[in-house]
Amino acid sequence: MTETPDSPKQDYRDSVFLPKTDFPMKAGLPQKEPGILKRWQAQDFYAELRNRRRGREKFILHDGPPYANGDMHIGHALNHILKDMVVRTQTLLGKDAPYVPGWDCHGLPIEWKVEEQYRKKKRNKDEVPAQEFRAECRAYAQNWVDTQREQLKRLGINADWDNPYLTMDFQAEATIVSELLKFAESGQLYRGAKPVMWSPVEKTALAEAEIEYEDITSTQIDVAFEIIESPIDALKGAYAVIWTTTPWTIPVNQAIAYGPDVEYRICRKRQDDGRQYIVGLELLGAFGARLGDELVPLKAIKGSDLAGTMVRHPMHALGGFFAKPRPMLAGDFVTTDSGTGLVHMAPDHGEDDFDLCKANGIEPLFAVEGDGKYRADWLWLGGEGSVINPKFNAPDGPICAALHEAGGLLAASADYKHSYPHSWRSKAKVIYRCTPQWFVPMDKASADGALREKAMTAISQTRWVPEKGQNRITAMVEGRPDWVLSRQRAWGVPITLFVDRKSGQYLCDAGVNARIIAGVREMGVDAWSDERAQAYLGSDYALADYERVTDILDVWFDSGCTHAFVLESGRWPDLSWPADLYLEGSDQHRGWFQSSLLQSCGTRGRAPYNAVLTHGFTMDQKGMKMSKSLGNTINPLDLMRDNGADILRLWALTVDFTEDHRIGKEILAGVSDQYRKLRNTFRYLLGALDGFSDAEKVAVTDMPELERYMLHLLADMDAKLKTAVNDFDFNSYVRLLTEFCNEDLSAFFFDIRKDCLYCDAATDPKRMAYRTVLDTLFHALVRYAAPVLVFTSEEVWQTRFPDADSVHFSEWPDVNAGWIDAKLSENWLSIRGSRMLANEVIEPMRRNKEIGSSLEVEYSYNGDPGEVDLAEIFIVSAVHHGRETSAVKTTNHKCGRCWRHLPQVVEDGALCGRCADVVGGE
RNA sequence: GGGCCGGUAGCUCAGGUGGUUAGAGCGCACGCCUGAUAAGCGUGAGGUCGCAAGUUCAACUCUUGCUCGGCCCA
Repeated sequence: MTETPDSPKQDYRDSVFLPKTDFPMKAGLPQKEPGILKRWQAQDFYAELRNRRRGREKFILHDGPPYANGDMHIGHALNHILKDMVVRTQTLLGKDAPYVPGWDCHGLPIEWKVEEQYRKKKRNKDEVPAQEFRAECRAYAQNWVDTQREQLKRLGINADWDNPYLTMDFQAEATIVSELLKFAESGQLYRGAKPVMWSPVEKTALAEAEIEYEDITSTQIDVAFEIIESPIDALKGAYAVIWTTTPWTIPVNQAIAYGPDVEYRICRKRQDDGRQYIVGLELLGAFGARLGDELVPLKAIKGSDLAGTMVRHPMHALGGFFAKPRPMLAGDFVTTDSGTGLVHMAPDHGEDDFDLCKANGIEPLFAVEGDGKYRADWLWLGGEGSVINPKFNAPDGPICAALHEAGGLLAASADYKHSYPHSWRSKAKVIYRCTPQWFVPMDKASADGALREKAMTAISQTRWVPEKGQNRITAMVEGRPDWVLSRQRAWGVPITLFVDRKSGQYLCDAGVNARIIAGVREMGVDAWSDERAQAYLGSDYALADYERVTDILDVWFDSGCTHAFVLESGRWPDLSWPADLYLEGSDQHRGWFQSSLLQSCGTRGRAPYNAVLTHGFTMDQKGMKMSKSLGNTINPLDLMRDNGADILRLWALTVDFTEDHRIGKEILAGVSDQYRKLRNTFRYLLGALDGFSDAEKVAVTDMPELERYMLHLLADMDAKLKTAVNDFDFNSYVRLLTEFCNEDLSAFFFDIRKDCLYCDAATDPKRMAYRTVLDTLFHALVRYAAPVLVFTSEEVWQTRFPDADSVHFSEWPDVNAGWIDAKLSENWLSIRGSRMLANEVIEPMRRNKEIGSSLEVEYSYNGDPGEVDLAEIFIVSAVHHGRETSAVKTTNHKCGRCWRHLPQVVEDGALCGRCADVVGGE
């Protein structure tokens, strides 16, 4: 703007009411958030909120316990942000929504870490008393609980942090024991067997994660089993040939599996030895190569025709177990990739073997002991050597030698290279070995139905969000095997059963059980010891008659019981059973959702939750899984340090968390932009509302149409936000908010009313109406935003009301559904359409430098003049109706104060009537 | 290998029961404003709706196959 020296233009800036606020544009969240957090903690915010919501309708979100091992990662952050959003939105709706956080503290990974510490100190775990070892596990878990708790607090999660639940609390351990005994008392426990990964060196079962695969060279052998009975006459006297790389399993062979769809051939060697063999057609060549001969096919046999065929073990001459005929059984797992197309079955040492045999009534033998040696009394090879010993399995070893002598060994060579499981720790080979385990039966009939049926019913009665979660858990529960409860470990809740040495039945005595539970309540899992066993049995039973079970419980049983010791126990009086909601990642369909469901259905006949909300997993920017080895992990702790927790929260609530979603630099940059826009909306509101008080408020009926239209939009959004809250659709929630701020407020309402706010008299009814609506918007928006931007909303609130309570005590804003006005809305929709058109028409003028501000334009269009002043709405000098749509530069002079070009302004820089009044009136 | 799920503009997301030129916000480009100013306003350019067949008068929307990615299993 050029000013001529002879007529210096007056600067009216000081007479204009500019927004005024201390609220900074730049957030500085990393610096600011910890201070806000401290204030909440100082006033014991969580407890105070409970006070204020006492007696209100409850909403119980039950926290699924993260494992107390390691720092918070992005998955924890997402999960807890969503939980916090649920709790805060429900609280905003006026409900009492307590949130008790918890941790899962028992289990293998913690045992490992403690063992690792031992190794560093050169201590041998086996020499440490169990009690001391568990104490260290306990301390280790507690340390991570404390660490994670601080990290989650930093995220702004509002929870009962001083009173979390831990699965290792004595109370919790006692409840878990008590819940287990409920299964025992109702006959829902049995001792069965199952092949597990077993390390003969460490004499222990191993979990999948303790296994690593190494390439090794094994002995491969072909063994002939003579067919003694078959519906196919040609087969009688022929030999079924099996191939294996574990010769040591031959002594416990109990069957042979065939593929029902596999093509077989009866054949003989080119150099006829008088024998006929049956093998898979596709494997004739490979088999022949091992025999060092060519095979001549004689007759085709279809796999399924082998049903009913019986063979005998090469060592049948030993009598007893070895003399028993072995059936040939159909197995879907049989392939023609390798071997002979016939698979030898040792139910003790393979999963397929075990399952197929079990289905055919063949039980495991338990012939191999924990050290990997055959039982001393085993007829063949008893006590001879560990089954993982290469010499034991060698072509010239005892097994092959015996088989050879018996005429059963067709080929043997120590040259088969393959990948084989080893113990991660000892690097020794592991085996599958059947061991006794405790199970919960899924299909055992009981008064109120089998567990599986009850669980299926409970699933159908639960609300699954998103709905596809129901499919997933239904399929899993439908197909799952019995629940294996036992683990051969140290750090966990014991399976507190006494088994009668004579009958094999577990003791079921209410008095004994009560004493056990009391013992655990008093001293935790250490209470289950030999020393105290007789005390539990009391005077009615003699310890000598009973075996004290020393297995511990699957940690999934622990977590499956959290509903009992958290919701039901009364230790957290604000909580109640069942929960309204469980909220975890979709992997928990197999985990916690299911363990809780089964536990609760088995003891209470229904699910411990009414609804289940699941989220997907967080991928990197490209949609790939995050992993340390790829180096694409995003650390939430770094993000909070660099960008602030509110940015992380906003990210979690803008992505579609029900599916897998992404995080990365570009995405976070977008989130930051979105944050800035929201922040500036608040900044504008704060500035524009400077000095506003109730005295300025105007009744809605007295407001201009535009103000009433804005209230309509607010009420409309309010209803949509409520729906989003009830659907846990936080993505829509945030989108509604940001689009409202961008489109309806910043680009429309605020822009149009800028003139009014800056230049109208403070007492002008229009300006008062505008500020009344801004006040309403402020109170609504700060509450809507509060569950999302927990820190920023507080900062906004404190800026306007420095002496007020936290914004987070607030309830859902008082938005009147009566503000909805369909007719008004329709009219303004059309006005906004015209406004967009006007902008399009004006734009070329601006581009041609014909004009700068749209205020220099006189706009004409062929619409009917309504009651609304369109010049104001379009932010132009004037709007003329009833002509062609066009825009011209105005000849009016520019008011020196409000910058509008109006006929009444005598020269550029002079005042318009309104401004003259305002300035004169001061 | 099996079960379940997903792939729409650079980014984040909308797109009942198949039906005119596929939408929004952000970002980007360009222009304006300089009294929300590391802010505000406007205009515009961006998509063969993962790929390929099929059903249909008509498919982003239905079917099949493939591919990429994910969770859970084996």
